[in-house]
Amino acid sequence: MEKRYDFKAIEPQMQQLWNDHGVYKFNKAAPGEVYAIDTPPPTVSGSLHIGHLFSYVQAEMIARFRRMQGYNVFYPFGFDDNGLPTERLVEREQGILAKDLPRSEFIETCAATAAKYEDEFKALWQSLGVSADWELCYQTVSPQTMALSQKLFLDLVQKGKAYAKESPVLWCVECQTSIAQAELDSADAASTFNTIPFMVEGNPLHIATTRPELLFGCVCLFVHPDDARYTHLVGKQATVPLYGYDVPILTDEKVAIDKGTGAVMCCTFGDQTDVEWYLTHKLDYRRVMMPNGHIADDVPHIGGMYVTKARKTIIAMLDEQGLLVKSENITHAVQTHERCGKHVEIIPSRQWYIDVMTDREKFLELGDKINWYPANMQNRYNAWVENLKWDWCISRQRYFGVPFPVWYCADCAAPAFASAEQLPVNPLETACEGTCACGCSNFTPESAVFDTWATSSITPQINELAGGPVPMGMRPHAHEIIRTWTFYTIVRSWYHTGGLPWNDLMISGFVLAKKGEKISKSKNNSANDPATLIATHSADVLRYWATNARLGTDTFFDADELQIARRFITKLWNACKFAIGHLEDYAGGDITQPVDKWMVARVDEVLAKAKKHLYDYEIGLARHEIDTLFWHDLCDNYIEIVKDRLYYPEKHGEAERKSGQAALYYTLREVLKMYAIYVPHITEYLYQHFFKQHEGAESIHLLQWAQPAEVDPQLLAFGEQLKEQISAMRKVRSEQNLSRKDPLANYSIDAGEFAAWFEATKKDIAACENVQEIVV
RNA sequence: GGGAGCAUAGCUCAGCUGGUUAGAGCACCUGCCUUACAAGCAGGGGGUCGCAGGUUCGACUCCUGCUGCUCCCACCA
Repeated sequence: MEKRYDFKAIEPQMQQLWNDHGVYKFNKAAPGEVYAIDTPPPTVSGSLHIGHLFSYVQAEMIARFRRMQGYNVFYPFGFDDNGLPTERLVEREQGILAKDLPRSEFIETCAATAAKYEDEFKALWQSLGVSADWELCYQTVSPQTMALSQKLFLDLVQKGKAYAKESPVLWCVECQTSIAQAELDSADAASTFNTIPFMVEGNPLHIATTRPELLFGCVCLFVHPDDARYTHLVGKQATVPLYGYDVPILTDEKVAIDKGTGAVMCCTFGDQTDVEWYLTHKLDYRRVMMPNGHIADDVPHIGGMYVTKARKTIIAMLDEQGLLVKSENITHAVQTHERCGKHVEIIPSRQWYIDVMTDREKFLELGDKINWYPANMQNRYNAWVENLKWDWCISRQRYFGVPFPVWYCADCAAPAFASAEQLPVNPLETACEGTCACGCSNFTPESAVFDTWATSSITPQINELAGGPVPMGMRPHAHEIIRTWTFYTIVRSWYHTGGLPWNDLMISGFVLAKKGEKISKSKNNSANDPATLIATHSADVLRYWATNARLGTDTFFDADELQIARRFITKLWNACKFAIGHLEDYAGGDITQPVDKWMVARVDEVLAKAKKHLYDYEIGLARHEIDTLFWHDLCDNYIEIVKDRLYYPEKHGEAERKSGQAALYYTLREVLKMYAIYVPHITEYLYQHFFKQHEGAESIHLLQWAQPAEVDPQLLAFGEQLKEQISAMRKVRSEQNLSRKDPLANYSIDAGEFAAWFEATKKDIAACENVQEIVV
């Protein structure tokens, strides 16, 4: 074997070997229970970062683990290429805006960009040694996925779970589309809290607002029914300042008495509460805000202005006319769109929704039936479901997505749906086939596309097309998309199948750059981008690093920590180099020596412990067990003890040497198999180099872990005592500053109950520690 | 405002259902070129386990309160 392990040459070779032999190919007919993983299809919204690597690698190791326990693993990959994330990327990269281009041209650009990134992503995952079956790869924008997505949408329509309505909806003025509650972020924004007077029967009634530009949208004032200050005003009319029209003064329990002046104006629409009041009090709609963030042209004083300019203008006017009683600088949280970071408005429009409010109790119940790893992540799901306010708006006034298979009757506006045979269909390109119930055969196509989550929420069904089982075994992802991907998928699964989408959820943490800062794609610095890290440090090193953190907990990335992983790879290489050198003539044989039996017992103990952790998705805890076995028991102690016996059979005996070989072979083979899930390249190379001739299988990854034998606790106790004795001898040497070459004088071991075993081992120990004579 | 998680050596963390002198890696100190590995090995120093109570024969571990940090959700006139 070479002195050093050359990962740059070997990692691609091993990947090629897996590919050539179809090592990870899924065969439905193969033996073993099917274990299916619902891989998160990454959105095409920029380059991948270390956080993706961290999260995906952990799930990937579970695939490898299950495979090596005899499961028939269905491990697909996908790309969520449709939707706003890709559109934003294209707009950003090319300096264009979708609305300025012909629809088809923009879609083509998106498709080309998605394809480019998908190749890049796929190359990255392959260079990491991801053991997916790439023939099971899907795209959410492909014709097959589109057809399925449309089909399932029609299923929801039929079941009464998808519907269209004209209603106030969350609206991003930047992306100019409706959005869903799940896509909201919040950000602190500087603002002013302005107190302005409404006149009631000649007396001023002060209200405070941060949105004075919406004054023209004011439809009423509210006070709390128990607020004694205002009881005498309830039911009277108040005059809107600057605009001079009257609105009623009403009461509502939701008014906070201690906020502002305790009286509040209700506009269409300043916030969520306005919407609730609009609905419960059946208020008028007065249009102020347009979909592009500008004020409607017919609004006096500020018509046509962008919202921020309009606000300044109105405040200045109020001030000039002595109507600004107080203006206080404040910082408050505002709702923003997660994709662009711009503030979100509420604007009425006709949109499609999926009913998520009716069955909330059911969704909580379903959450209880899923195994959450770690368990506390279910809290986030519950909090989200309990706090839902809107049905899920799934229509987006965008371009690169799955079209609604819907037209509207030109006469009566009733929707007409595509037939199953037509799918996938783009109503903008294909005419509606039928006639409307009203007799009309003129139709207008729906131009909106699905929310990207409306398609990615059916990944179990997409995978089913490729032969996957439903429910799937496990879904892995990081904790920030519980409210979207997890929730939506549970909803869809319940509606379409009446069951769960998967049995287990494996939730990983984030990789943070420093305290509290999430690594974002835009801040990706080149030294820490995954491709560079792999090229510099190797896939195995990064994979090993990625298993440091506990499942679900966030971790910090520090390139210095990769050194630990690199050290491990070197150690594994050197240990195998030594062992293989002494196993060239290995031909089986009995394990007779007590210390050899101890080593094997330790391996069996760790096999059992590691399995238990890995079935609980605790990859890091499992690795910790294996590390202790490999580094401390095998390298630091066992190899040193058995070394002399392997070198000098004439001194220790041929059978004794064979016993050592057999224990070493078993230990190393099982250690390599355990590490194979973490560092698949170097373990494969070592397998190919030596073990394959004995084991036969084309790849180490086609082997199964040994079934551990019942471990004799006496053997383990003996091993512990043996290590203590050796440590004591080493301490003596160290304290006397002795070289290895200087022999220690006679050493006496108080062996207690293990006298016979120590007696049988004392020659090994003497050679190992260079002691002249050991007395048991 | 509600909820969750975290707080252990200078740094990054492990210590699960309470039980002998609290562990690992990095860093630090000392020694060792030992026929796998100096990118290594051996030995060592270093912690009142965030604070205050409580339960217990016994608490890093369980309970209560507090402090600090992180996250989720809500508020956001």
